[in-house]
Amino acid sequence: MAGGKKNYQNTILDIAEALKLSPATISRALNNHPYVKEQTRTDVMEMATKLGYRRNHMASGLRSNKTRTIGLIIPRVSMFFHAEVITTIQNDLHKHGYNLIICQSNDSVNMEQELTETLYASRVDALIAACTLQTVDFSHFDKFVDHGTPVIFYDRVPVGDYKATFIKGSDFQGAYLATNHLIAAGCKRIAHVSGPLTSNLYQDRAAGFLKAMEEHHLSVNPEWVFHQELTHENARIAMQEMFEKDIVPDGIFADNDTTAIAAIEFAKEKGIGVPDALKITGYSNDPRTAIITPSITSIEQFPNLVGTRIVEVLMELLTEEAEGPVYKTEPVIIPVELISRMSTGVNK
Amino acid sequence: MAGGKKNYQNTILDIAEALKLSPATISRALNNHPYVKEQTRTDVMEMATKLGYRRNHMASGLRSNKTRTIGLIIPRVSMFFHAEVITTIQNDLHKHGYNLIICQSNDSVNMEQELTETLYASRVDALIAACTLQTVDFSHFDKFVDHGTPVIFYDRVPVGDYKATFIKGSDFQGAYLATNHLIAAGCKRIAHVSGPLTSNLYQDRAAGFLKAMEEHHLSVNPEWVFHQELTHENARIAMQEMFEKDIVPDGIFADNDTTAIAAIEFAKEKGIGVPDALKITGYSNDPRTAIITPSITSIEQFPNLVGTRIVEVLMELLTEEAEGPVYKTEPVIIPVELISRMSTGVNK
DNA sequence: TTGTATGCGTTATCAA
DNA sequence: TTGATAACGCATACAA
Repeated sequence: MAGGKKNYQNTILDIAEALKLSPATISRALNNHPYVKEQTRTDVMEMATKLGYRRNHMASGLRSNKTRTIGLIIPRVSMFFHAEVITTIQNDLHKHGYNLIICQSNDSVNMEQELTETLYASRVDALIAACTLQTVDFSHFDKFVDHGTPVIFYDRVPVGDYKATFIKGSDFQGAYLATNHLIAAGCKRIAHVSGPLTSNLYQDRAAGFLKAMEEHHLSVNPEWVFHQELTHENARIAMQEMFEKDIVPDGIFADNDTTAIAAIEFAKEKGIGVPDALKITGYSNDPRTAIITPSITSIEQFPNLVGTRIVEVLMELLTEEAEGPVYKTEPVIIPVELISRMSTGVNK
Repeated sequence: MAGGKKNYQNTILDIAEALKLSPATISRALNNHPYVKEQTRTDVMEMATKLGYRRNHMASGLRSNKTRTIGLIIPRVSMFFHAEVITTIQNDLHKHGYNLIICQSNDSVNMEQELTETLYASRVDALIAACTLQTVDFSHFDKFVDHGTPVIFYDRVPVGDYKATFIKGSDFQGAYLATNHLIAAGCKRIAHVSGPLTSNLYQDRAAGFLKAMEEHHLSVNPEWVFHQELTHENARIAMQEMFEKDIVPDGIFADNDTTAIAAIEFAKEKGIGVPDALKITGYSNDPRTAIITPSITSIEQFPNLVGTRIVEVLMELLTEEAEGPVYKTEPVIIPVELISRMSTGVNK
């Protein structure tokens, strides 16, 4: 428990004085510099512990121009996919001796901009970002790029050219799989409840959906295609619009699991049998999809793999550092997999 | 998009030179110091923008001994309750001009210790922590306390005396409410599937459970009381043990929602009717409890309120600063509320 | 209202 | 292998 004088912090000068060594030697010992006598190093370590010395990151960062800290910006930590990704990133970075500053943009472009300022002010060694769905202008990331600080985008990445590294799931493939799965299960009239086309995610998924439909010569009813924020409420409205007409869908490809859940709930209320009269697929394989009745077929995005790859690529970029380009020119694509459940009647 | 020379960063000296002013004036202008001519301030701001100046947090923090950064340690961001709390904390801190560094302990005491070192090295202005369930020794927080840095514990807090501020839900009350609810619904043989007694959470809830049972002269079967990590697997094992006997419970007070969900699933598999033959309550009001069939009665902990109060208290501690004690002697208690659902048959 | 001078704690450069 | 010294970028006490 507490005790002792307040506010004074021991520094390397205190260690130096106690050991009759120079501060430079203390610094070297503490940083595993090769040119330090083993005995000296041991002495320093002991005295550091004894005095309760703790490095001041600000001082060392200021001098060395390295912080061993990585910044992360995500829309929300509460989304299952993102929560898993950041857990992996933090654990993997920790193994490499790096720290992580996690920041939430709350899906606000303004907040995202402010956070880039904050993280730049902290002079993070690299930045990892999953952008807002509304982020179409990425110029607030320029300061990092211009300064030679690696930037890695994942999940929601800039559309078009940008001097950063991209790591993303195969959204085209995921949509293609989901749509084909519905078709194979017998669906002929398939709706696509998707997110805003400002995001690469939904552009790619729309393409995957269309490809599968075309290949099976199924027509796409424009009244059954939605591009809007993927909230529970929006999903309900979409369902209502579709099911108050004479001709209704027999399959719904929902672009996130919240939407799929809303669809299931709507069907239950209206007495529409799932999967008999209506088949539904979600996206992301959120744990809720396995719990609800009927359970929901969804697309697994392997968040842990995404996190691992991000750190792998980051470490490469951070060690290369040989003034080469601080980004990968080719995007890293993470595979996806369809998890079949009750809502499409194909599996238990 | 990118462009321009790499690695050079404009400093206040560059602004000073461009404006033929002294660095001190620039610093004052940038920090809203009162003694700066309005025109000068405007000029400085303009030039700062023009030169793409961005403050170096490390330099200013080193000099001023303030970082305007708060550290946060939690077991996992993926738990619904914690995700909500940190979102609120970050948003509220942002309004006060503070930044938040979020760190996960992964429920590992070792990691928690390391994270305190990291955050101390970053010289955060205050620390917020929800401890591991296994944290019984809190001495790794001493360095903050000794240094006069405010520490706020929430949710999982030290048992006993410690020179820090405590903010917690009323766990006794929550357990008391849940148990009484089961009793009012007609349960006579109630099981308590709870977490490790090393944590204040489960100590308090055990007491609330016992109080309610006693008041209604119901006996507690020790074979139906579990204190173990609250995982899905452990919950299944507990259910199996209880339901392979001749006499089985007719009510289960589960101390988290994952456990309640596992109980529901077990009951479904075994053909035990919920809520007719068995009534179940969870804890935390995780969104999953509303989605599963039957929906699960649970205890709402008002995470947003917890987050708001944390920041309120923190701001008080940070502004007092008048060398008074940097903690509240009385714990702040956040109320709880029972949300009645299908699993206890009392509400829809 | 502004300028001068100094130091925060550490690491890098150079010399020994 | 170690030491002396400067410098990182900024904020502040004091002087003007």
